[in-house]
Amino acid sequence: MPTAPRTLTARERARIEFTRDIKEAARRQLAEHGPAGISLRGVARDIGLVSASALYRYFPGRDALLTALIADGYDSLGDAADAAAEAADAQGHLDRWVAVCHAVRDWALAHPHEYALIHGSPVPGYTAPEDTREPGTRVPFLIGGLFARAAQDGAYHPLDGLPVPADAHRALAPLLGRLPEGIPDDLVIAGLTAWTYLFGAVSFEVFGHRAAIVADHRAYYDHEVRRLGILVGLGPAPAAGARPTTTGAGADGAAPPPAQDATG
Amino acid sequence: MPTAPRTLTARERARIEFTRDIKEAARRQLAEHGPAGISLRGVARDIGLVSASALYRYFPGRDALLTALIADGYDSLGDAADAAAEAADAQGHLDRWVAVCHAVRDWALAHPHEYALIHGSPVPGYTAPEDTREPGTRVPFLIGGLFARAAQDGAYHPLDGLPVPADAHRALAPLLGRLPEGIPDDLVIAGLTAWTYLFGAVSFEVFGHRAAIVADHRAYYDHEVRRLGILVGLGPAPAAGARPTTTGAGADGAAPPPAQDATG
DNA sequence: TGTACATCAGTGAACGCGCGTTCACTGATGTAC
DNA sequence: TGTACATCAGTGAACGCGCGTTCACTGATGTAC
Repeated sequence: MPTAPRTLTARERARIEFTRDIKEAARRQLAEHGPAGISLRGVARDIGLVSASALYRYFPGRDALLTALIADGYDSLGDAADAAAEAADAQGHLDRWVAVCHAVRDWALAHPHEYALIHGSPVPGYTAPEDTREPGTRVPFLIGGLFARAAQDGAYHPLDGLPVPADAHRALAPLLGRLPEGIPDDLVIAGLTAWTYLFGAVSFEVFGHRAAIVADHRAYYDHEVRRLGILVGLGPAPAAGARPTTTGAGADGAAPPPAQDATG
Repeated sequence: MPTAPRTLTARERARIEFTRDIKEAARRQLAEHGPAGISLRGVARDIGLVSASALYRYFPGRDALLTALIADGYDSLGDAADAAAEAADAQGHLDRWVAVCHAVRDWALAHPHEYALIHGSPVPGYTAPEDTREPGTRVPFLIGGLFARAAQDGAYHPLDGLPVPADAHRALAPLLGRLPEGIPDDLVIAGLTAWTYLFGAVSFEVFGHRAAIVADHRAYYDHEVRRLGILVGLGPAPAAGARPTTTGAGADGAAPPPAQDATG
């Protein structure tokens, strides 16, 4: 419980500001030299400190600074996603999903190095402490809530009828143990699939794997996440009795050629 | 065109072997200290060289060594995926897709640091030269071929009927320009979606984002990629007239509650 | 409002470490005759 | 098969650089009376 918000002394205000300055400088270092290249000496130089050792008054070491950056990154991303979801509150579930997707992508493009820090390769020699766990769950929980709300509104219509095998159900035990009871497996999986796809697409773009493939990244992204949202159940209901009877085991039977619905 | 395969001199054989040793040592460095931590001095120590400068006989510098590692990584992953596709050649398209997915995941788990090198955050201060472009396209092209073959066999049945908007079509110009003509947009997008999801799922697992969510990663992965394969068109055909009439713009109309097909 | 003391912020030197790259060199291997 | 020369592999010293962290210290700010 925080102490009563009494007036801060000049020293305390300076400390807060300076801590912020240090993190900003560290983010600049991150952008220039990557996570492994964040150096206390470099940060000290950047903010005009004569000696790097002064930083030890604010952070116990390099790793603590990295931890702060990771936690801040998750929170910043979480704020952006929450704001987008709230702004799209009056829209349909599919559009709200797309809005959240754009918010995540926009944030990632605006902060590519922070994005890489939280969703890229783990930093070698560094293991994230507990402080970074909780903020890292904000976006997936937001998406999960979005699917739960769609289901409550009767607006969740997954296009496949694939049953969830027993081992896949068991595999989800850690997650299911933290969720309220009664959520059907396929709904949980729909949320996980959406979350996975969202970050797969953003990572591909931010990390350059689509550079030679897509010209207008935003336009393609808008389409792909909308399409995925429909596939995993946020679209309108299929016609009655339309649900395909999938078996889940490679039963690619002969069938008429697919109708072509692509335009040019 | 390579010269005729005349007998190699002892020196030439030694050179080939030593080049391999150097790359192996560099991979060990990569695993221990990350891409930014690969050091020529460390490599030299590892393979028993007295002076690091000897490495300059084999690689013009640190970055060239990194480039070799990236190209090797893509090729090793490509080989694994190709082998899996070939081994599953007699199976259905969906099962072949799942087999390729497992091959990619298995490779990534066996070589997590190489995976991070090619599919994780870009290495700061390093820009990949052309040599790494082509091997990087092997898996996506394999997946694309898999979808093309399914379509040819009349076994491609996408579950959504979403039309591809004009701007999304235009966004794909760079890719469409490299593919044979006549491939429908939705088939191209199905392949891209599958490719994106595959690496999204593997990255989440390898980078630890699912540690607190999934217990049996393999079981869940098997289910999720099979489910995705069905959603994007590798499953059996839906019943006639079953295709939902999606509009593509958040039209979440009221609808009966979803049928529950999840099992426990 | 004024003084005495405690706390905190930042300094600067030092320790011990690592790095990429260059260069002139010795000695071994390969090749042309 | 034997010799003379060219090529290549690896050495070791050196250049100039950067790093995290510790420690005793000076001077400023805050607090209790």
